[in-house]
Amino acid sequence: MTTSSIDQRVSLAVSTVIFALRPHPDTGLMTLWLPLVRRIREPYEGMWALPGGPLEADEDLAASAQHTLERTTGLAPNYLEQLYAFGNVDRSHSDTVGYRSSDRVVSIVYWALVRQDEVARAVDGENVEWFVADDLPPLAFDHAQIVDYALARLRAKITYTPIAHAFLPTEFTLADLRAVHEAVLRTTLDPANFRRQALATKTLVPTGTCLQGTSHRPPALFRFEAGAPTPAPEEQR
Amino acid sequence: MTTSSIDQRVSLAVSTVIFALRPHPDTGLMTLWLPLVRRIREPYEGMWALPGGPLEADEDLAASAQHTLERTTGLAPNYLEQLYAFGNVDRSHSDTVGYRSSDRVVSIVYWALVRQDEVARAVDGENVEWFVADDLPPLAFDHAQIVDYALARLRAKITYTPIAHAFLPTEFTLADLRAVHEAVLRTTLDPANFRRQALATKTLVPTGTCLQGTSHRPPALFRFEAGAPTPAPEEQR
DNA sequence: CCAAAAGTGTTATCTTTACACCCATGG
DNA sequence: CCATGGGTGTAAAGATAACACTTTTGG
Repeated sequence: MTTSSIDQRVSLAVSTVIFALRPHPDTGLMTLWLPLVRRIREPYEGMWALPGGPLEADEDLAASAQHTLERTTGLAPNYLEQLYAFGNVDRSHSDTVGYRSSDRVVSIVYWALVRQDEVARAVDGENVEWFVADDLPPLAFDHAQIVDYALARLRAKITYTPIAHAFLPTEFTLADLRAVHEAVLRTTLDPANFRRQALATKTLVPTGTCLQGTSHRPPALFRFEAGAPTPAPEEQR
Repeated sequence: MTTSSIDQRVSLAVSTVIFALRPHPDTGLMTLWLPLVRRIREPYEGMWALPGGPLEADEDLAASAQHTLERTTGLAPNYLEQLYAFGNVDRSHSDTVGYRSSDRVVSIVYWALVRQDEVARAVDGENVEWFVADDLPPLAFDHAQIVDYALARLRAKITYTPIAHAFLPTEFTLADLRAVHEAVLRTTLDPANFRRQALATKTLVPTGTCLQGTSHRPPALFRFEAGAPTPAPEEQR
């Protein structure tokens, strides 16, 4: 009952919403960025789209997302989670007219977190460009809604799951961690209360060392403690 | 970049975990049940599996889940949400040996809530049978893990989202609603506190009428108030 | 008038939030 | 010795949990 027929006009792709933090060009404040790829064929030729590709026959879904990430940024993700499977019949030709309805595509979309400083500069430039996540150009297909959804999920999840460290090096201060939360959520957070909440999660281990050269009291450095491994597919609460 | 090649050995299926409440055969307590379908071909012939089928070319994903539901129970779901896309290369031949690796199948799994009293008796019997969700026979493929995941999601979600009403008729008492929560979560809940919490969500509207003939004080009847419509694909928080 | 559940009230406890204040360093 | 964030303390406000108590029906 679960096996499927062979020749259907439905093809399967895996796309990935890749987030990184970098200063906003105008304000200088830390903001979310993501890489897009310029389409080189119809439909939506010339427009920007999420990186991705067809699912290979011998490839796991998450592996496909990882390969896309490697191709686009030159790195492995610090965090990777399935977002949603988008597969409505009409999603290829949403509001643009004039295109013949192409083959139907079901996209399984992942979202990932990487460190901007790790991104290989070399990969950039070709057909890949990074954009401020909240200020994107018009996107191909339904990718704008997908990004919105990924943003919502990231912002929700960072409030109840320790994923912020995925934007940071292995050792970091509580101010660093707080800066990530503030950038993602676009708020300011009380340093005192944030500290207590963060420590209460029991996911931070003090390294014992302090960061030096700060023109003020040296802040303690922490490391992220793995805790229990991921349970079911992904913890989505 | 998102479009896919044509002839890959990957086929797409949609399965659905359908939940309903019914008294437990031993204890008589309300419990979660779900329908399974007996497989009539290899692999896993004769074993029980989640209802589902191949995705039709002109069918939306959620529509496919609805059609499965209609076929299996004779009704439309009161609640339907995408659970996860399972697509690991090895998931067909998990731990059973002796089967040639069949075509690879990616399953997009939905979960649904229905009212047991609405289920058409007729549909039952054929190859469909209902089981206590926490006490299932061995299942085909990776369906046991999928059900576990669906159960976890339902139990998590009922605590912070008003979905319990999907098990109830349009008019119900707070005791009814509490009984649903207790059955799903397998606990007892304080009636006084439950009442306040439920009313605090602002999703319940009193009908003005009371249920009569109870051998005690007649409880007020409520109706579920839709509230804001579903935002992004599905609210997964 | 008794049992049983509906519904309201009250208090203790825990969590969240705001903000005062001391600490340690570089300049 | 001063500016700057690091780090601790604390009290008000809000949410949660436990449970006493009053209400309204059927038998």
